[in-house]
Amino acid sequence: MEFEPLDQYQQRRKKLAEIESLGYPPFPHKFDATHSPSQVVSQFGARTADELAVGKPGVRVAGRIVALRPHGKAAFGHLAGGGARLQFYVKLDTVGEAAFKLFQLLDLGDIVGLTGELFRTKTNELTIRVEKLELLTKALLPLPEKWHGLADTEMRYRRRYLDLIVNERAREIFLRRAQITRELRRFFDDRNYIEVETPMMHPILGGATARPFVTHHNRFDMDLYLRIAPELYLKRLVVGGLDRVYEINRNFRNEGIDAIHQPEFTMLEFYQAYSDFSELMDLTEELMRGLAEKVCGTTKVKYGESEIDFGKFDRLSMREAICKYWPQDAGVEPNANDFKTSRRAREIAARYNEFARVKSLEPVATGESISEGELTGELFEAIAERHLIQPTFIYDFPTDISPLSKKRVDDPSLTERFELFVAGMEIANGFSELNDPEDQERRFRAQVEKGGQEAPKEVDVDYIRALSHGLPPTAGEGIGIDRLVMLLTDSHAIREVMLFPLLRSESAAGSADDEGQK
RNA sequence: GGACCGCUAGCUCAAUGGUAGAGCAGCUGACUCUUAAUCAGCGGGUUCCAGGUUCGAGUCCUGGGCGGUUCACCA
Repeated sequence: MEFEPLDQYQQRRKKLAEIESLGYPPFPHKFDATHSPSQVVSQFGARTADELAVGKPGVRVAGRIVALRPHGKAAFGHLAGGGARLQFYVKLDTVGEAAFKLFQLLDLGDIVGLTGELFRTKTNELTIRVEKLELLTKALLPLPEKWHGLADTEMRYRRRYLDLIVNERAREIFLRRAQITRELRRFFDDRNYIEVETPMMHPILGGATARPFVTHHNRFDMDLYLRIAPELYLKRLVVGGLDRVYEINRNFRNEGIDAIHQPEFTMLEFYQAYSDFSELMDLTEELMRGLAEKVCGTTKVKYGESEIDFGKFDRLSMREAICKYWPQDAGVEPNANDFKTSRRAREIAARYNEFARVKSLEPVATGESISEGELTGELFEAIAERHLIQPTFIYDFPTDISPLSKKRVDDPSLTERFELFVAGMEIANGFSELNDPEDQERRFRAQVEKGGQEAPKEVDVDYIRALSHGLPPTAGEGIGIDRLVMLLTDSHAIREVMLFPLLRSESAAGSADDEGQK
C-alpha cells in the first residue's frame, strides 16, 4: 500500500532500502533507553554548562526527530518524547563515518535512539552530543507542517496520531483526562467503594430514556441493545450486598451529535446504600472541589470567558430556577408555588410561549398529553439551563420525568433528585433510588405503554424481582466524564476530549453508493 | 433534519470572472554551535465531486459529499 504524498513516500522507502543495504536492521526490536527526552529535561534541565562539562552525564534517549538543521558535516535537531524536546548534535568527527552516513538518510519523523553525553551549546541549550546513532523506525510519511502544525479539525480527529505528535494541547488534554479518571478512582476507592464492570449489551432497554443501538448475538439468535446506562445492573449489585459500587465505562445513545453529545460517551455511576440524594450533593461538591484542586491546582477554573468556582455550589429547586431566570419581557414572574396545580402550571407555560412567539424562540410543548411535571422540565430547559454557569444543583425534579427516583415524602409530585449544571451543561444526575418494587413496576409499565423508540419494549421483570428481594435505601449518581474533562481542560467541544470521536466514513465522495442510498 | 460558514500542492495559507501562487515539507548542491538555520537551484495541482451559466469559472448558479457553527431533537 502506498500513501500521499507519493513522491515523499517513495523517497523514504528508497532511503530505508539504502539503510538496510548499509547493514542496519530496518525495523529493530528494542532499544534500552536510560531516559526519554522529557526525563532528560527534567533531570538535567537545571544543570549549568560547567556542571555538565564536569559531570559529562551520559544518556541513551529514544524519540521522534521533529526538527533537523544540517550543516554539512554536522547537524542539530530535536528529538521529541514524553511531551518534551531535547536538542541533539551530530558531528562527523564524533559519530564516525558510518553513523554519519546513516544520519544523512534520516528524515523528519523518524524514530531514533541516541547515545551520548549532555552538554550546553553556546546558546546555552541542553543538548546531547551524539556518539552512537540507531534508527529505530523509519517514518515513511512526513509530519505536518512544522510551524503551523495540523490545524484542520477534521484531520485532527481522523488522524489523531498526528494531532498528538504535533499539537501539544491535544496531548495535554488526554494526559489530564487520564489524571482525572485516576483521581476519580482514588476518590471512590478511598471511601470503600468497589469498582465493577456490568454488561454493555443489554437484552432490555433501561436505566435512562434514549434511542439505543441494536446488535445481535448469533448463537442465541438474540437482539441486544448497547447499554444506554448501567443503572439497573449496579442497583442489582446493591441488592446483592455490594453496598458501595462504582463503574466508569461507556454508554451508547443513538441520537444527535453536537458540541456536547457523542454516541459513545463515558459515564461514572456510583451507588451507596443507606444514603439519600442530599448526601450525594455534599459528596459531589467535595469530589469536584478536590478534583479541580488536584488537576488544575485551584478551585477557580478558567472556562472560555468565565471563571468557574468549584469551591462554591448553588442549590435551586427546578421551580425556583424557572422563576429566577424568568425573562423580563415574559409577563408576570411566576412564583414557585404556582407550579403546584396543573392549571396554573399551564398558565405559566402559555405565558412563556407567548413570549417565545414574540421573540421567535421555540415554544415548549403544551399538549393535553403533557403532564405538568414534563411542562416544568421543559420550562426549566428553555429558561434556566443555559444560565447555570457556576456550579448549581437543581433539585425537586418532577416525578413524571424521573421514573427511577424516590418521591418526596411531603409531595409525591416531586422526587428526591438533582442534577448538577456547570457552564450550562448537565454534568451529573443523582437521586434517592426508588426501591418500592410495586411503584417501580407501575412506572415501568407506564413507560412501556407510552411506547416510542426510547421506551423499553417490555418491563424488566428481573429488576422488579431484585427490588422485591429488598434494595436498601440507596442513593446513586451518574457523572458525565467527557463533559467534566471539558470543564477542567477549557475545551468547548466533546470531540476535543475524546481520542477518536465518531465521524462519517471518509470513503470516496460521489461514488455509486450515493445513488443506492436514495 | 433546518440555516449559515468552510473545502486550493503532503501541511499552513494566497489568488477583481482573465496564464493557479507563497512559506514549510521534498529533491540537487554548499555549509562542523544551529534552533521557524542560511544560501543557490529543481520538481510538485482532478482548486471536494457532478452538472450549468460564460468567449473564459478556484471565483457565479444548481445538486451532492465531508467538516464546522448554530437551531431543533435529545434525561
